[in-house]
Amino acid sequence: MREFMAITKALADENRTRVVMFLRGGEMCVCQIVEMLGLAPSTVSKHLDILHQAGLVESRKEGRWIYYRLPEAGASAAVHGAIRWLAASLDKDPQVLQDARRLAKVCKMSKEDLCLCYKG
Amino acid sequence: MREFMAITKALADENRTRVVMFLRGGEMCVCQIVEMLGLAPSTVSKHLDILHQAGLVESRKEGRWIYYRLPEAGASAAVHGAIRWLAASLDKDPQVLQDARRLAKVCKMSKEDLCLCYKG
DNA sequence: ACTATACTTCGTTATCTGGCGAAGTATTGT
DNA sequence: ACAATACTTCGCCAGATAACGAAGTATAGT
Repeated sequence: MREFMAITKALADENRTRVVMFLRGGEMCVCQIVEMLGLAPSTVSKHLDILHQAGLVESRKEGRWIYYRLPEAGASAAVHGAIRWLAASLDKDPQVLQDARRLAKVCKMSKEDLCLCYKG
Repeated sequence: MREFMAITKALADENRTRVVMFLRGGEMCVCQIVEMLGLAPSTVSKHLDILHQAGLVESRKEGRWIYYRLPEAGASAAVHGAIRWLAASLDKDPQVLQDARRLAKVCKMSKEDLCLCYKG
């Protein structure tokens, strides 16, 4: 029950739900997520921590960057069920579609351009 | 997205999630739910309102009693997906199993005995 | 060694949420 | 008409949560 409530609480925030939807397209570094959400890096970091604690995302460090991704097959049934439910329910959501368009642009930006998001 | 967030927020509370699990066994009146949760009637009423607004429960009035139940086939895919996910994830949860045992007892109690729960 | 970059942690603040009891509404029984 | 029952609405309070900026950590480049 505790694990399940961690998942529902993690998903009970629109920004965190959007992040999970972002990551269906593959891993992203934090500054890309910051750019997408338009929130302060510290805020985004906290959101990612909550998602991580719930098991909804995994992370990997590479140099100065930390990449977040959806969990591999090893994760719990509750987590996978949540992600499936999310994807099925929000597939055609206007906000999600708009995010997907912007995400395509953000992924094309070079890291040099992108990580100026801290100034933006 | 708004509808989806209403569902996740409704499920982001353990007591509300338990109510959804209760109702898999069939409709219940408010005083039965009050008895099961051990919370003040006003609190339970608020929880039921949140579940109702999210589309996770429907209600029916019969005399002085109001019965709550899970939604019929007509409800949205997001709602049905949520209930399926919930049921699959919590099926063997200790808290849920314990609730199921107590629920069987509560359902056997006559209304006369039960609705004294307001005094309890 | 020093600076810059990427990210996290900490401290603060405003808002949201869950809980209660008291008061209100609706229905039933006398 | 009146009292009792079942439930909801309202007003309040304590604790949780999301946001920020400032300070801290770690890695890369010069």
